[in-house]
Amino acid sequence: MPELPEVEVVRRGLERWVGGRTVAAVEVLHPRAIRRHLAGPADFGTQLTGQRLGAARRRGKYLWLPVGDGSRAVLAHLGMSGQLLVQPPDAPDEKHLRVRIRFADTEGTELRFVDQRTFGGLSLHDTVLGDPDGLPDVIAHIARDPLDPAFDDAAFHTALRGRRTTVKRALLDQSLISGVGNIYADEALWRTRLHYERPTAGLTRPRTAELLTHIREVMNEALAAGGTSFDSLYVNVNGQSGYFDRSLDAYGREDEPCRRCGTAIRRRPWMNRSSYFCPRCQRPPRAA
DNA sequence: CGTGGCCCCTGATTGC
DNA sequence: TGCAATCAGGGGCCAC
Repeated sequence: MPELPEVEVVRRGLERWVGGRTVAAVEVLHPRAIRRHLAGPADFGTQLTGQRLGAARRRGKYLWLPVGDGSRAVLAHLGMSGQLLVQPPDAPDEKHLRVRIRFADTEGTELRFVDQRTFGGLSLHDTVLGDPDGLPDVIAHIARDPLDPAFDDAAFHTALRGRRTTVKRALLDQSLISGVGNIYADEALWRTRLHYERPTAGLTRPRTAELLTHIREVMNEALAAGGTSFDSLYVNVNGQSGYFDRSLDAYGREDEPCRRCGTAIRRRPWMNRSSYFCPRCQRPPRAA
C-alpha cells in the first residue's frame, strides 16, 4: 500500500523524471480516475496539453505538480492501489492503466497512472494564492504531515486535547495530522505503548511528544527501506515495500509474539478495518 | 460544526 | 470444485 514514505519516493521519482517537461497529449482510459476534476476528463486533457510541469510537491499522501506559472497544479492521490509509472511508450499497457500523459520532448518516456481499485485519481486545480508551496485549493484543509519542517508540535497537542475522540481516530484525521494511515498508526501506537482507544483529552504534552517521535521514526525507517527497493525506470514501487514489511511490530501480526513482552498480538475490528495491538503493553482505557 | 458511520472499487483469500 | 462472503483501506460525504 502506498503510505507516506512510498508517496515521498514517488514524489522524488516525479521530480527526477517528469519535472520541467511539457505535456503533448493526455489519454484518459477510465473516467473514474479523473472524477475530482469536475469539468470532466476531456477538459482535463485540454487544459493540460501544452503546459509545462514543475517540480513535484507532497503533503501527507497527496502529490501535486505545478502547471505553467504555478497558478494551477495537477493533483494526484494514489488511494489504495495507485501507481505513477514512467514508462517507454512501447511498453505494453498495464491491465489497470487509467491515464497516459505523453510529453513534447525526445526523452522517450511517458507518465502512466495505473490503479486497480480506482480509489485514487488525478485532477487539475487552482492553487492557493500566495502559498509558497503552490498548494492546490482543494487540499487546503489537509494538515501538514509530521515530516514537514513546518509541522507545529505544540499546536498539534492543543488540537488533540480539544477533540473528544480516541487517539487512533485522531491520527487518521487529516485535518489534524496528515500522512498517517492504518499501518503507521498501529506501529506508532505500539511503540508509544498507547491503546488505540485512549481518549485524546487525557494525553499529556510529553505523551504527545513521544507519540510524534515514534510516528516520525517509523516513517523515516520505512522511507529508508522503501527507497532501496525500486528500479530507476519506475517512478515508484508496486506498493509492497517488502523490506519494510519485515520491520512491522504490530500491524498484520495477529497471534504472533509482541517483540517487547512476548504476549500474542491481537487484532480487533475497528471502523471497517483492523487494529493490531499488544494487550499487555497497550492497556485499554478504563471503561467510562 | 464535530463526530462517526457508510460507501466507492477490484482481486486475493477463505469458508462452506 | 465452485461460488459467495470477507477483507484490504483512504477519504469524501452525510446524518445526527
